[in-house]
Amino acid sequence: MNTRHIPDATVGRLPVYLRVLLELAASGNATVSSEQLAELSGVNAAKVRKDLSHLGSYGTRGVGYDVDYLRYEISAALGLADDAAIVIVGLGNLGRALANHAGFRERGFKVAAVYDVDPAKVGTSMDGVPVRHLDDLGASDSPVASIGLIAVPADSAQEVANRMVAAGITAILNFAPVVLTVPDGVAVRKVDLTLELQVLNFYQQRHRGGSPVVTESA
Amino acid sequence: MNTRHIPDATVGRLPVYLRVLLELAASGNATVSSEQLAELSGVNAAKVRKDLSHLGSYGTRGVGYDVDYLRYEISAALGLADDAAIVIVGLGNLGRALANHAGFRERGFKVAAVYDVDPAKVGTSMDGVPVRHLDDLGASDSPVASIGLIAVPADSAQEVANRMVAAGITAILNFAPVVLTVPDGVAVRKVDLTLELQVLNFYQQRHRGGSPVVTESA
DNA sequence: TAGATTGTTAATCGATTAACAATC
DNA sequence: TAGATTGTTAATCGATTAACAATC
Repeated sequence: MNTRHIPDATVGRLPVYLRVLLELAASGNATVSSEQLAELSGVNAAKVRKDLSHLGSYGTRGVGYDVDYLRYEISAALGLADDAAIVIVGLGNLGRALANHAGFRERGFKVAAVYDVDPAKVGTSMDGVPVRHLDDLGASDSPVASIGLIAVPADSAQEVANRMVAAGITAILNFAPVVLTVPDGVAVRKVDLTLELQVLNFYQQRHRGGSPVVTESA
Repeated sequence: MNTRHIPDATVGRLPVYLRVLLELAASGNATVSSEQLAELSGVNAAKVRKDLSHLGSYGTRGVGYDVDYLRYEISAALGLADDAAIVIVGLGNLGRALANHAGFRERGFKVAAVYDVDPAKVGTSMDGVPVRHLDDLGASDSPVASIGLIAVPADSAQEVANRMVAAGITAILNFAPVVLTVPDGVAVRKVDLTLELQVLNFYQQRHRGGSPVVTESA
């Protein structure tokens, strides 16, 4: 039973299950057991069953889960019904890569607009989407989107976030290495590439048998 | 007391503290309280103190933490002593952005080599680093690195991971939307851009007062 | 000393997982 | 029916946080 509250940890895994289910469907599998889904998703089978139970999604005992039905359920839970529009601010190396990222469109996300402040970039187009000036974000003739990607330098990220919020964006994916402050009701996630490398560096040195460095006093 | 085991959650926050401390140092702050560090890092003050206690790093009661000393301690704990070398495989939109990412070098990570299989790319250079053929990964005249970044399509990511492991790489940052299998002792982290958007989409719809979609049976 | 702030305790909370009754 | 596999329970584990004694 359930459906009320979906734990954060579960929400973070649903997209993984969804991707695996798409692959299973593509290769002609009609049903999948929690054991198989777990193996393909890199998690524990009990965790898969627990996660899915939060959706109120039930499989069939002795059989498993219907691949297509589960796909539908997870998509619905994530709210992936229609194409969600995203906007990207900042067209440096990373912003350009994001604007041209094929994976977004393939999974139902559409780049509705891209913004920068560089006069040399404004007026050109990225993958068919015209580059607008940041000042146009939220302008009446500007595309409406619910998700904004911040790919500007750290020192202007908060200002961009403020403008996004003012423009009605309620979810932000921040690539700038800075902590953003936003009003309640605005969801923020971050992708911090340097942080990832630093964390990897930690686990890597550990596995090498090296001690965690800082020596203890006592 | 401590230093033995550093919890995963703490490891993930140390880079954030480090970044904030660098900013504090740059703006001339000699000491910082857990309250200030927490505020700037977007976390709870008790969590900051608990995290730092795992390093065996002690501040001064009534005063706070010495900014420079804490920077040193966190860097040491993360093993960020000398420049760590990274290699990047895959020079599509994302791979090129990573190869040119200024943030890596600024934080002590050096792009030692980049690889692709496209003959049109092999032999050119990215930001001063020559583009090699993937077959050269692990070759005797190839730069040695401990961290590898995978920026190839999903269907070749596992093969690239295998080659990285064979070449002695012990930490992998995977940008391909696929679950990698690697031997024990190899650390893997992933950056899944589409997953981030899907998770944001979930929290965004929730905050709009919309119900979590899938209706309950009972 | 008085004020400030740490390091640690202990309570709480959320996530994970093995185990198994339910049931297809 | 026998075999398979779910959904759920309950135990365990790890992370968070408030509270406060220790102490600068």
